Amino acid sequence: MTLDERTRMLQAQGLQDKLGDAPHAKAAVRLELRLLTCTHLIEQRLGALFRETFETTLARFDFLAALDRKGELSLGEVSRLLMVSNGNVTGLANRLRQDRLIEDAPGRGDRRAQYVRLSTNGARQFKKMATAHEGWVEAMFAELSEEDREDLMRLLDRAKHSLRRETNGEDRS
Amino acid sequence: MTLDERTRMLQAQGLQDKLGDAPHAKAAVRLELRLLTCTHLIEQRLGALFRETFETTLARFDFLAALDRKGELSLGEVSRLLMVSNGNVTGLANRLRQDRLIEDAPGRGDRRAQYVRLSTNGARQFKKMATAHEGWVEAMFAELSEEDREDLMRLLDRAKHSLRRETNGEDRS
DNA sequence: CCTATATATTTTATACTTAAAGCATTCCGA
DNA sequence: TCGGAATGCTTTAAGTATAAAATATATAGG
Repeated sequence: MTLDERTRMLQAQGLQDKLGDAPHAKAAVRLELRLLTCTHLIEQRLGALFRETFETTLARFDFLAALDRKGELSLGEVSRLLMVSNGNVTGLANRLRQDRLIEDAPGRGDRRAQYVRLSTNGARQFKKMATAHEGWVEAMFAELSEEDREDLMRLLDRAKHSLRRETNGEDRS
Repeated sequence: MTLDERTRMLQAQGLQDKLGDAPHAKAAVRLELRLLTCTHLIEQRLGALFRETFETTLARFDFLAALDRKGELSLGEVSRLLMVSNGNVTGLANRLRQDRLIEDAPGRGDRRAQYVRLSTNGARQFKKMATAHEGWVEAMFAELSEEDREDLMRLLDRAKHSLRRETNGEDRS
């Protein structure tokens, strides 16, 4: 059973997700659970679509998107942009290199650094994926009005700042 | 370097996350990226706190929370509540059983099903974790006013319904 | 009763992710 | 210039997650 089917069942049965009946939880916790559930739904859906359509994953797409936007990056820069560990980036880069979607961008002085960029084919593949991705995401948020989207964006921005402050300690430089 | 340190650096350098400068992306995509970034920050922060404080993980906490709320569940029910695959649940259950945090709840007829519940120790441990978790999450959303939280909750609710509809196809029963 | 089908879980193979330890290179201060 | 600290990356071990196939049990129809 795939997760799409699983979600279908969930609704069919009238079962709730983990947030479903947590009416006694504090407001912040309910907010957290709701946020995680939404992200979970998005990631599972996009993951399935990327797999079925392009035989790839969200992690790979994010890596390629970073290169598409920035042109050429060291693995450390990718790690910081995607906010994932350096070891993770090493593995992803190896697999993407294997698939000839990225290639080495030879030396810029620092011999420790590992610079990579999209290959010609990688850029072509990415463009297709990005177009599809945009359509998929648009469909997912189809029920939200323009105003809802703006409000949600603004509130998530506030949430992000709150989260970053807490995450980074109190050094509000 | 841990991810907390990584995030610190990101801010120190003035680098943006993957959303940072995607001003040309469509509204829905920017919304998606913002949502994923927020969840990412929450999960990494909570993950670090759970690891440092209780030597455990968010996935285990979620599993225990489901049992705490429902009392006794089959693995399939856990799988549906947490919206993760059944194979994943099998592995988590094995590890939690190994640590004596959950125990088998012997047969209720169906010999295919694997019912589990919190052990006495598991319930005790969970209570401690839940208390800490609540405080951590509260701190993370500290900057949001009561009104912001309500607005965000309402909008996420709308988003969730939009996502579910899209995910489940058009069967609006 | 028997058989086909559905359900519940486990197994397998693979990918993603992390923390921590290790290696190589660069940088910086004495 | 020399030596230690910082930086960039890779490796390692473990956990998390999935899809798909396999196994075991239950259920329903004939």
